[in-house]
Amino acid sequence: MHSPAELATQFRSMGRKLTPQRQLIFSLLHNNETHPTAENLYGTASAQMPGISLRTVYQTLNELAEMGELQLIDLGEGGMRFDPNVDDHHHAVCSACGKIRDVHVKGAAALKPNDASDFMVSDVGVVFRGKCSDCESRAVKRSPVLQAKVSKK
Amino acid sequence: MHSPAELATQFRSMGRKLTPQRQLIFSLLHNNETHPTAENLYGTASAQMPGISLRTVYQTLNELAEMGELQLIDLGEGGMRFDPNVDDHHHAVCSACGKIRDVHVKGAAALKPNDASDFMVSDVGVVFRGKCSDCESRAVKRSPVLQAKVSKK
DNA sequence: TTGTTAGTTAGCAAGACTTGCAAATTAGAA
DNA sequence: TTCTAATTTGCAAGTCTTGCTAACTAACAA
Repeated sequence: MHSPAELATQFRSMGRKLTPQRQLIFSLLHNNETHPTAENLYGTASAQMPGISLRTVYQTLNELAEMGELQLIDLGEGGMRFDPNVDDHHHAVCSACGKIRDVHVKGAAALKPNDASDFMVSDVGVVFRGKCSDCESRAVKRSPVLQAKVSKK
Repeated sequence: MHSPAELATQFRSMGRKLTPQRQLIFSLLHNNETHPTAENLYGTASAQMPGISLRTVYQTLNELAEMGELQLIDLGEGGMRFDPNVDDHHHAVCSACGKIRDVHVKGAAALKPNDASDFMVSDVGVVFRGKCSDCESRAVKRSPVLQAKVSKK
């Protein structure tokens, strides 16, 4: 994603207005690697600007996505995630804490369907599921009973 | 997924009952490569058994998934897909018609995050997006105007 | 500074998908 | 045939996201 200042220029040059709500959302997304949901952003936005509406957060996120400034990620956890990193990258999801992490994968672009030579691939996405180091180290320190509690969805 | 007959035995041995609804759903899923949604299955099931409820379809699908007989796929198109193929495989999604196809990917299991050596990978999923051969050949035959219509979501 | 206006926002309703709940029904065993 | 626990239904409700519209305001011109 471009910087808030660049986005400001970009929005205006498209005939869009630079509202305080948009500026706030730009800044919250800048360098944000948490892969927030709309609700997450709404939460932090509300703290800084009481009264901002969830509707506006969704709207701005969709605009940014249309402009190619955000990548939309749906990992099937009931809720879209927004990723300001639009580089060619993939994701690692911790099954314990749910955190998502951007990862690069050597050779991913070269993958192709083994048995579907007639399929014209335009994009490849890789998702790793497993445990992040935090949850892994936590797991070995805890009793099996507690582990069960944690991993219960 | 096991055959309907095997599932019948399996269900009974777990103290579960073999209802006509379940038998129908087993048969609809057997060798089904269409990656149907619950609604899809409900549609075809209703044709053969008017009165069956969508709730029952969901229930049975969830039971089969818990038993490891189905793979749940969420490709972010608003609705879970159910795949009776539980082999180690991946998916190719046509961005024009939405069809999903099972594909095998050589080297997928060996992939690992380049820059997250501390992440314990337990599963890797690959999704190809692009055009299936049907949509590809259709695209070259049609005018740009019609193409736009088709690709419009 | 003020006026004008097209673009925005907020709030609520509604739509899509899935699950919780309780009453009525039924498969399977005695 | 009878009994009972499992199942099915139908509906309500929950989650996430978008449609709609009145009120508001950023941006521009005079």
